[in-house]
Amino acid sequence: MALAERTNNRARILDAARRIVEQRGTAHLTIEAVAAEAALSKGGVIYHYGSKRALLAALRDAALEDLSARYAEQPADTSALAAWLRAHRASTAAPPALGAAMLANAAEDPEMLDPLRRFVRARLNDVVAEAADPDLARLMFLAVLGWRFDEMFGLVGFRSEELNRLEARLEAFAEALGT
Amino acid sequence: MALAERTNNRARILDAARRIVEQRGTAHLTIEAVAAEAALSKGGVIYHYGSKRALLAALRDAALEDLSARYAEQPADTSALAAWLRAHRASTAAPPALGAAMLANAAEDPEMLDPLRRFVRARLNDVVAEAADPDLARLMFLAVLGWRFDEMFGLVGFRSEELNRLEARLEAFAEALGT
DNA sequence: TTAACTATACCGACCGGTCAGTACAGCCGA
DNA sequence: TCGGCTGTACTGACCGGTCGGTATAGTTAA
Repeated sequence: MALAERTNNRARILDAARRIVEQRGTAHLTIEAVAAEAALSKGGVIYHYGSKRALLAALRDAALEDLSARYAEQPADTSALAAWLRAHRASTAAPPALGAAMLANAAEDPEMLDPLRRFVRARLNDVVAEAADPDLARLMFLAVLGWRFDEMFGLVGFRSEELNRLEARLEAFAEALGT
Repeated sequence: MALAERTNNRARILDAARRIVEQRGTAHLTIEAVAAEAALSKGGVIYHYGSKRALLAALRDAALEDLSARYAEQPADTSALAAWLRAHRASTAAPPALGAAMLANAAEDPEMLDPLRRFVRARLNDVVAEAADPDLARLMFLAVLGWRFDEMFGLVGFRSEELNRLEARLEAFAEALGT
């Protein structure tokens, strides 16, 4: 295997895990299945992550760090609600997928979602703190969450032009909600 | 075991499965674990449901039928959005829990969520069809979904008085959205 | 040469499912 | 009314197979 491929194997393993969760469900997320999907051996997966639990945590942390980074990179004058929305928009469908990570971690041990809980609660606090109408802000925060979760389970499956309109609407609310 | 207890064992098995998913995660939802939680043997669980897959489907169908029934029992003059909201409110935290059923079915096979997808899409159609402002209606529909999902993962964990205010706000939107 | 990997073989635990058998309530013909 | 029969609701031992994890030998780029 060429160097360029080999040195990216850690990321490729995480991406393979994501695909298995999305296509087959967390019950089929086994170390051997991940190894096959990432085109390497079981030993290679264990070498990189040590255990299945550590692999799950890494999947979660990669997704959370991605979302967190996209949130942080919004311009300083962006409202918290707009930043929350744009961070999700930017990280959706781009690996590492938050949905697969949540499903896999919740399946193994519900407590493994704690880091995510802290992040979500902190962001809700941001949004509520700056809003002239806190309850409306909570509602819009929930709408963003609902969109993200809906995508995670493929429930409604909005078309992209619908999502664009919903996004514009949420941006308008974010604008109007500022103190 | 008395007759009254014995004849309810089918429901008790479903409730035991729900508790395991919520407390330990779907990875620990095994037939033996369900049997222990429901205080009977592995053979007893298989006797009632035939296979693990059938048990998962039964868990899903019970939750979906509960939600569907609560939606249908709303007065005829209720708006679709209000009915959607109230159906979720009424079925939340009451067994059979939709969240545990979704997690367990998605873990085993993502396609097992199809009946739920059909239901959600039908309800969204109802809501959009009767709304003067379809995009705002979609947003509120998503907010209800977001609240339900949030509860499923215990992310924000709103307090009941916050939920009451959010509910009132959603009811107001439902009122205003009517054609 | 050596550190960073990768592949293979294997172990013990656990899982889904099968199966023979048990318990018991209710029916039914003689 | 009583012996035999049937259906329902289990129990628990067991089997084949899979899983997470370990051990270790081999390979390769720098």
